[in-house]
Amino acid sequence: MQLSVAVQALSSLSQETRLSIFRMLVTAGPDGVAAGKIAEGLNIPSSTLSFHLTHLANAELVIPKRLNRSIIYKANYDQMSKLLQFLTEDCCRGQKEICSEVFNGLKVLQKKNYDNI
Amino acid sequence: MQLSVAVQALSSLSQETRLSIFRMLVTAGPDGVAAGKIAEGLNIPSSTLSFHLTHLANAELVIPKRLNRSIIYKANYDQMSKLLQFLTEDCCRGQKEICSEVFNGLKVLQKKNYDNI
DNA sequence: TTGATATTTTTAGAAATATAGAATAATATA
DNA sequence: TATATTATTCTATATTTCTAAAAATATCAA
Repeated sequence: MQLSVAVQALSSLSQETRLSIFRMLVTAGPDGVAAGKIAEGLNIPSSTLSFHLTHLANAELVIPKRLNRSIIYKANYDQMSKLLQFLTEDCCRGQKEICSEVFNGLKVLQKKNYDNI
Repeated sequence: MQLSVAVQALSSLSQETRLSIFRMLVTAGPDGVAAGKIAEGLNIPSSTLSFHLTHLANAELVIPKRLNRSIIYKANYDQMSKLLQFLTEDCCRGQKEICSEVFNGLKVLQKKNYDNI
């Protein structure tokens, strides 16, 4: 992952509403949550939500999919783990042994396909 | 770690200059880097650097310490790993087995004292 | 104490981001 | 086809953040 991509992902998660959305989606798992349900759960106007969902989708941290009238949003596990890996790789430079367990865990995480959870 | 604290940390890392500073400090390890050397390395004016260092210090991602005329900045490993843990905990809710290796790795990382690296 | 060095604080303008109402688009159903 | 539902885009406003020059502060050495 490039620095600029990491900045984009971090900047997406660095806002209270968006971090809350993301938490909700990761908690929800592979079924995802419809935009309307997210707005309801977090008690925010739909246009505000849409702004933040677009932000998260641009950073590829969430993936939208239309289902009838609703648009279902799911967390993107793969991008999430790549971001953690970027931060961890950086953290370990020169002191590899310190972070190796985290690093190995992330590799395992990335091998899993989200759809198989 | 509380949501608001995570947002503060993420927002600190979600800016290209600050993420670069942080990478430099983590790479440098426990010796840290003097503010002047950081400014030199990244080629930015001292006042701009100071603004970003204050931001990172407020988020407790870096720790300043005066050494004679210089101020040495070090990365704060502990806060870093707590942030990763916050994101990973969230990631694992409901699918504990997926992230458990990452999670265990972070626990190991947190037990290590930065000063002993 | 004067001068040199290292860094921060203050400041102000420019740029980017967030909020939410109103209008629009896509889909489903009577 | 007309209407209801779901969500996005457009728009304007408010707020925050970034940048860097200028001034202030802290340390040290001669």
